Amino acid sequence: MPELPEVETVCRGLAGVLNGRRFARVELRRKDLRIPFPRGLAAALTGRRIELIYRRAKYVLMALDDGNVLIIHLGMSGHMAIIKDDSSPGLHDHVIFTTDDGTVVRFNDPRRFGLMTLAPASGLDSHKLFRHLGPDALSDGFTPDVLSAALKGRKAAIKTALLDQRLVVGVGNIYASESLYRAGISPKRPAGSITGRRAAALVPAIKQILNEAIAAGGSSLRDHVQPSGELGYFQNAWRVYGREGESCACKRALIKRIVQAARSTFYCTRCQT
DNA sequence: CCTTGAACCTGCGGGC
DNA sequence: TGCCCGCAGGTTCAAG
Repeated sequence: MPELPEVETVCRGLAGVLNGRRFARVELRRKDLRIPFPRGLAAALTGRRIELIYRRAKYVLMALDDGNVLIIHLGMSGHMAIIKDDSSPGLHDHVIFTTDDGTVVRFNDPRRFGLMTLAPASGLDSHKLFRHLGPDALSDGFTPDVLSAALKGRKAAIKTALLDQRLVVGVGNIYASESLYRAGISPKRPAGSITGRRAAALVPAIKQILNEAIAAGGSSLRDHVQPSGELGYFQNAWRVYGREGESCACKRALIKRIVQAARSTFYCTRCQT
């Protein structure tokens, strides 16, 4: 589920109900996700006021009134649900937040590749989880020059390189394929060859794709945060991802699926060179 | 430093 | 119906 647009959507959805509220109760229903919860996490959060909810890379961050930041990653299968009925928690509802106005939010993650931890807001950029990260794909700091400089000398395929969060942050497996399609670049092209006009095409393609997905997510946000909420709102906009064997819009080739670095890549052999 | 492959974990759909 | 396999939006770590 969660690539950058989905995480951004989750942040905006949570901000609507949690900003300015206090955690009245935090229930950890197991002791870990991908990594252990820090000792005393529930107690540390209880009573704290949420000052700001924002995104860094694919992390949801909640700045608290004691100078700490709650760091949440949704992994592959995580999602946040704002509970509006009296349903019981399910098997994979691992953390349940209740605020001072009675709002209940559940963190659900079947595969448990997500994580939740706490760190001081000061120096967050040098935190182990963040210090290696490159520029956010949507930031002004992500430019064609910056991208080609980061890719210089790299022989790995551009599709694989785009998933390396040290080079650029926020491009996941779906939008890597979609961005390369929009930019007309073969996913197999050596990363170091993305310079000049190719870099000039790829950077705006990435930004456009991500912004369009955020816009689509924003419009279906209420559905997304329902208990039964499943995503998929941007799937109709995918031009190549998940479309192996279908005709490309160019009508001159079928969309092909290959495996790169153990991840699926989809592309058009005609449109992308 | 770069690159690749495996690992973490559960669920689902397809083929037999 | 049931079983086995491959596959899934991310990240990290070890090894070459």
